[in-house]
Amino acid sequence: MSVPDRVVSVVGPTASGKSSLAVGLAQRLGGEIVNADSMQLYRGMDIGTAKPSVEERASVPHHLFDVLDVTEPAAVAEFQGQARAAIADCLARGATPVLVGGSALYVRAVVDRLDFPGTDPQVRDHWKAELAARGPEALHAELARRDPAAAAQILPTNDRRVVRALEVIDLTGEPFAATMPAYESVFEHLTMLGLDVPREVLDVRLTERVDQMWAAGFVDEVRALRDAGLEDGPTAERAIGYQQILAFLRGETTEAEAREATVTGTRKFARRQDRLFRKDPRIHWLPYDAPDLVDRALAIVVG
RNA sequence: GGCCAGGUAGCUCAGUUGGUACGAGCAUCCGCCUGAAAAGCGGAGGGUCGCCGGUUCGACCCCGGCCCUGGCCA
Repeated sequence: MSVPDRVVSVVGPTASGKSSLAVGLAQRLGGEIVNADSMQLYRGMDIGTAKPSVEERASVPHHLFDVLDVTEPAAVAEFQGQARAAIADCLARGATPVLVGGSALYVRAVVDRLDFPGTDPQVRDHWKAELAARGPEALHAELARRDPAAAAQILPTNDRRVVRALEVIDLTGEPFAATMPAYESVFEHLTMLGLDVPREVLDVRLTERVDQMWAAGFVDEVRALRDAGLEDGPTAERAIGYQQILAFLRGETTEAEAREATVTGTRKFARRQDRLFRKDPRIHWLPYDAPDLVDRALAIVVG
């Protein structure tokens, strides 16, 4: 009944109830939570990321929350190593790791055979400068010369991917893998669970959630983080809600506009997450509102 | 009651001196994503141009009437 190297993952769009299902599962399995949410990595981003409450985090061990300062960049490759280490650590102690989060790439980076080729700020800056000097078309043409296959996969208008591809080619001397790998897990006994929420229901929940965030002092949280350097980091300041409130604090929009934009931004994000996770054939979908949700999830995990 | 402005895509609006609406932004739906994935890039659907009648070979654009919205005046 107890599989020594069992790994569980809980995914789904934002506001689908991942955290509470994960905690429920961890309690029943003797497990521990490993975060796979790119924004919950940041210290101080609590209200706006709907980070698990203090009580929830006290009930079972939680890993990889609050590990970054808002001024630091987040990077999948680094996260991949930390998350895999956390999982290995849980398994070594006989605990079942429960990987939870809505950042699809982060989940796949942990669970799939995905290797990141490294990075070099100087090389990247060089190509960024080339982009600025020569323009996106010319840079894409350059990529087409060096790596026709990658160029065919990457649209000329997608500056970021073109730059990264050239960076990787410089670094490795090999072609850039411009497509995502197959859905093949690195873990022998992995169970992926997805929370299924009808869109109409999700839209209502998202709106309510943003209302709750505002009532809980979201604006004050952002103001404090801004004073702590939120605008100096490349990643955290782009989080939904945070970027809108920062714009409001700069006087660029009204608070009402910031709030409205947070709702629509969150909705857009949730749809993107949902579409992304739906493609993963490994995921077992469960209705978010099933009264016996944890039991059903458990049944699938224990199988 | 009178005058003025306006009624065009779900929303906010562009537009045609009368010849099948180049529409735009946002929203919606979908695709891509390998060191910013709460980020980035792309595609698609959607309109009997307020209603009725007239003029015309032809009207969303002209004329008449009506309805609705906003403002001003009584």
